[in-house]
Amino acid sequence: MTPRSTRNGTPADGVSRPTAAKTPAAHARAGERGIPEATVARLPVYLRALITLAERGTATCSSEELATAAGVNSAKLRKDLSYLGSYGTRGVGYDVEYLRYQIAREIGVTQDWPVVIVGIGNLGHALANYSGFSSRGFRIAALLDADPARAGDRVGDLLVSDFDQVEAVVAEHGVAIGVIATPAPAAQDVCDRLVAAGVTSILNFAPTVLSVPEGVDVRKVDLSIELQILAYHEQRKALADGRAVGLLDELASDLPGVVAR
Amino acid sequence: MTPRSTRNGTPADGVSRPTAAKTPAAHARAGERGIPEATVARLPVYLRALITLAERGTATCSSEELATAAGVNSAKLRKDLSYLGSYGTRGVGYDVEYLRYQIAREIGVTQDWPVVIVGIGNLGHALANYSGFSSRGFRIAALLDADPARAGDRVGDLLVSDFDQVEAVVAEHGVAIGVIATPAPAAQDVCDRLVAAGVTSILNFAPTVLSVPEGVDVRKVDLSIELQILAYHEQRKALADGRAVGLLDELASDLPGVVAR
DNA sequence: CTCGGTTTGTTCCCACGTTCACAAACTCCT
DNA sequence: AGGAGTTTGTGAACGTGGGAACAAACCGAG
Repeated sequence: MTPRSTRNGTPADGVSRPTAAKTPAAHARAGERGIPEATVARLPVYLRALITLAERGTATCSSEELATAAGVNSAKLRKDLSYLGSYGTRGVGYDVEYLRYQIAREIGVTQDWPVVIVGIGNLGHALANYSGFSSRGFRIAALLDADPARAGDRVGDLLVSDFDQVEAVVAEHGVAIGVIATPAPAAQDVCDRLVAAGVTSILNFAPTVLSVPEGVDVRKVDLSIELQILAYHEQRKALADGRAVGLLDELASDLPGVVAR
Repeated sequence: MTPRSTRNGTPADGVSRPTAAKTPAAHARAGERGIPEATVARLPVYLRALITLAERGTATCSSEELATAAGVNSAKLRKDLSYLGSYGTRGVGYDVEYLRYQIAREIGVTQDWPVVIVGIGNLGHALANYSGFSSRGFRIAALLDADPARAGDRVGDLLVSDFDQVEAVVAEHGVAIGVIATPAPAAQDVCDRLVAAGVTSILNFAPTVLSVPEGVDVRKVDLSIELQILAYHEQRKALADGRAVGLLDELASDLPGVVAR
């Protein structure tokens, strides 16, 4: 096996982080201020809910209101926020604008993060045009594609450059986050190049398990996996509807010689 | 509030299911055969790894091999598979083709699921062209868009229909799964129409919390949230590098009157 | 048939995450 | 000023998930 660790594979929450801690060193470092992964994953949701509330002119809100806006339990919300500090006022609630800033600061989106997108096919186009990028603390530093035919294409107000520019772009803009939207076979090579160039966080849309060195974070977004999870539950619903049929199956599978429908 | 429950919001694993059970009824039903959510989320990953192995001509594989191919721990893999039954042979491993079928059956992708995609913008185009659809147990029954200007557009070998066709399409094809790729403001209305038409599973790409009635599953895919999670970790890495700076900040925040950089 | 080597299936234990429930703290009204 | 009503922050209980470790089962050689 290569020296890089193959710690990937979507441990239930879709993140490749080894549940916050793996090495003792990492554990100690995480303990410094440690916010649980599950909470980190919800902070952006709260942030969005707060922005919506702010746009509506709401100045203050209770944990209950914010929780329903974010689609979570109010107890969970309060516990999550308590990891950041005591930003609420008992008997009153939270100041929307203040909390919004505190969460944004904690996540790190008060500054702008330069991002490169690799693979400007259908999905790459969609990502490049996604307005949520610029409005939420991210700036597209470059669009890259290995296909020379695509180089020079205009997408939004950006030009597609050749993937060979990756080192130059990453160095020039100080890019730390890369988005991979290439076909699956190219993903690992692109990933290696990105990491070598200095990228330490990767969002992977290609349906492949990526191997990365220690210290590099990978998150995976996979349409087909999401659909399959839905299909599983859908199938169970269908079986539950025709309950007798389901029981028949179960029975049959216990009796050798009986063929399940 | 509407009568529909607002159980949404990405509980760490991105699924809106109330962690397998909420109502007592649902609990009892889940207990019938209960596969843990975390395991269900990994089955598609195993399935993909098995397909890759099969394409390479591998007839048999150990849990160790399959685990590394899927990017997980071998103990976890074995435990996951054990929920489905005993499909391996001790001292030998797993028959690739056999296990592949068993997992596909368990997930429910041995049959084809008809799917509708609503919102044929940049993202909708990308989804419609995604080859992983047809090859993995899903079939696009229709592309729908509320914008009359888009109706009649050709995407791949499908035509875009008006969203008003939703009831007809769902009824005709028996669609159970809907994909929402509209702008955020339209998402809830689209969702309501889909559910009313009979859709019971929704994959939501719009950056909004959807409210759905009991019994409808929602999974959310949100680019900007994924990026923000990466940004958080990236920020922590940066702080850890310049450790002295981090400590300075911490100190400053404890001393009133000292302005943090 | 027996024995050594291999690999699965499972048990046990620990850590993490969620939820409940309640004390502490704040506002407002009298 | 005091008390009633709210709402936060948190401690404790509970459930779920992950990983190590091991017994059971299988294969092949002798």
